[in-house]
Amino acid sequence: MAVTLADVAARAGVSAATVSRVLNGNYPVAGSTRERVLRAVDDLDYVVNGHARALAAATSDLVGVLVNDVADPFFGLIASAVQGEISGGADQPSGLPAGAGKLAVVCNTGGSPEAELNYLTLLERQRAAGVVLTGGAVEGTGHSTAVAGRLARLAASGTRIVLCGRPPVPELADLPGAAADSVMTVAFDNRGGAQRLTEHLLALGHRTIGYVAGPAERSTTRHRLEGHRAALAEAGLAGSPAELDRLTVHGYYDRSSGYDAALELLRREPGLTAVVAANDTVALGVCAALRERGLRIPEDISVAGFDDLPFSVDAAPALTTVRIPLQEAGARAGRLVMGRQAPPPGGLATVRTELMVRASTAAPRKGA
Amino acid sequence: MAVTLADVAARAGVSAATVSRVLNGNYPVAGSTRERVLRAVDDLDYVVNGHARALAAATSDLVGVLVNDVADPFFGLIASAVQGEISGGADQPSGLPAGAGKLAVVCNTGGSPEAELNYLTLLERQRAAGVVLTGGAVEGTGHSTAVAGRLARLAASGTRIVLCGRPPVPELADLPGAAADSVMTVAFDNRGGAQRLTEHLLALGHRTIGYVAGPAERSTTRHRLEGHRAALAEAGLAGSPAELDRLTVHGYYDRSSGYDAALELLRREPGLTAVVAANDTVALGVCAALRERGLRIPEDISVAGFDDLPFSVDAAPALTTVRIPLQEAGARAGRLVMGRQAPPPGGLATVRTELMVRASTAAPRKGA
DNA sequence: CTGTTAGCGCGTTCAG
DNA sequence: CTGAACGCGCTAACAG
Repeated sequence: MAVTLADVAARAGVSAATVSRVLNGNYPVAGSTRERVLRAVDDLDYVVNGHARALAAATSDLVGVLVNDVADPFFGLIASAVQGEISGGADQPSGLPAGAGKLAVVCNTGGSPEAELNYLTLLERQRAAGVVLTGGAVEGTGHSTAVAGRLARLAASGTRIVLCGRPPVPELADLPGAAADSVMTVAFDNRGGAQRLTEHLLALGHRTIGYVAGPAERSTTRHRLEGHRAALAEAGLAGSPAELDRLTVHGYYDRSSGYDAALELLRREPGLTAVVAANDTVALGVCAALRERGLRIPEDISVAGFDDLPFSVDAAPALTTVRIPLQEAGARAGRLVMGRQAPPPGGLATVRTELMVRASTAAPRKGA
Repeated sequence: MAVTLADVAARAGVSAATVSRVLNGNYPVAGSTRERVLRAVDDLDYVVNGHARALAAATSDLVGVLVNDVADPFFGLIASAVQGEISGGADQPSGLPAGAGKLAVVCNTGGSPEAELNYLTLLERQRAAGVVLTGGAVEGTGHSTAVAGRLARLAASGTRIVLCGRPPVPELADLPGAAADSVMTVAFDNRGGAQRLTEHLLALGHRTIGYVAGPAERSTTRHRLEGHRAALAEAGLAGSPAELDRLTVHGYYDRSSGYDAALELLRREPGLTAVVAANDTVALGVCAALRERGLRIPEDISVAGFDDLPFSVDAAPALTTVRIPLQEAGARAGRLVMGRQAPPPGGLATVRTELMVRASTAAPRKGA
């Protein structure tokens, strides 16, 4: 029912091959026939069948973007930047360019390893041109090997892979042939950022600092916690492992986890003078809980977040946090997955993080 | 290079058709052969070629989701909900169901009509199973007719269309045949919500209320402004058109527009006792500007937003706003676009909005 | 219940 | 520069 290449060819009085050639512009075609073909295309409102094209040419217009949840600003910002880079101008008023642009298939994994594998299969089905995996990896279980296997297969079949905000996968470093070059990583310096953040609190004079961590099995959680503890250790405040664990509560990367964790920390250690949260969203929950307990921020207790999400500057009080250039990272991931930018040395680029000191942290009270 | 149906068939000692049948489960196949086929599939790590399948069966696994920008929580929340509904369990740990799930192609239009049309063409290329258009429509130019035309074609070719947070398109109401049933709308009661919000301010005693509107050509902007003015009119405060316009400033739906607009309003009318913003993000900008001018919220001036985005409850002070159940709306749009829910009467459902009174609004100062 | 035969719509040889 | 023929990988009739 839909108009096909053949219909256009018939109307233009040429063969289907010729129509294909003018449409793809990769072959010499006489100006007059090109005119005729284009007019026929226009008359018939012809739109190529992407599936047929993909099948015949063994190419795909799709790029997968795996995120925990696009509704989370952290992932939304990355996904948006990736989409902007791969669209190749479809989002520009100037019109549709040759066809260099690709479509972003956004997949919410909810942080579930199984969902991640499911989506990778689905993307393999679609013979995706590339896949961007965002957010921390789930460590410890056999999951990482399973993912590595799937990614290796995708890479082998020509799909470009970019890990964004996730550590490199060692198993993928030595793939045969060109496949090794098609796996790239844009990592975040979570460890360094976390360390500088805690150093900032220590410099203010804090000595009893609670830590609200994310899920234990996430690489992001681990790196941030390591940075935090490295700062403590350098200040000679490491304490025993039991002591460290007493001031650490794990939860999810959401507001209510922060709320609950803050109350738990206060229960464990009423003398707390500062709380570092896994990220800004968690920090908001922490702030809410502390305020409800009658504590003023930062006069009675300091709070810090991570990521520097857009809302953090408007929180009450403005959140001290660690900025990750998420848009830049996402854009870079987008360019890499499109092959529009040379891969960084070793396939690994690490984006810097920046300490943002705002109003939610201050020196502890004299009495504390 | 990739393993194909034929390879599986060969290994299992059956014909390609049989393999296809067990994979799709739509045809009776003997238990023993099914076993053999499934083992061959497993041995060879076979993954169907979605393009070939789509071409042969004239179906598609893709659903387009057009948003202004996924990084904006308003759109992120909707997109997330849509994707959750259409995934059909791919995001569940239980594994991949038959193949009922579809992939979400997220397109950032940046609010540009041309980009919207470009993406609709791209989605037509992919023979998308459905398209969800979110956010307000751009009115006034020839754009709406152009979009209507494209949507009509998509609908005619079997693509289901859902407008989410956008008014129904009249031109699409009387399409021939089943096409009319495949265009549905999930509208937001922007007008009613805006009216109740302003009524709330009037009840508090405010009489000089500034309004920071979105871009003039957006349907969302228009509806919210209409609601606001309807409330003023009912209270006998309509004033002359010139007077209304003096207290209205248009900008984008972002923070910096709110910031600038607040300063402009203050310049035009220093006696302002309240400001209503186009949405929560804009409201944050308004708050920031007012605070910098030394005004306390709500003691010196009240501020209200719209949408009730997640961060609004944690803003300083917590924002009075109008809640739109974005997740619910997105989920509903997802179900409709999948055909998993019966279309509402007349193809139009309007989701209610709810006034959320929080700390950013209060009675004006006695002296004001 | 299973194999055989045709296409789905397009890109790409290979001749002309 | 253009047309004819073939095949991409799979599903859907049609027989058996």
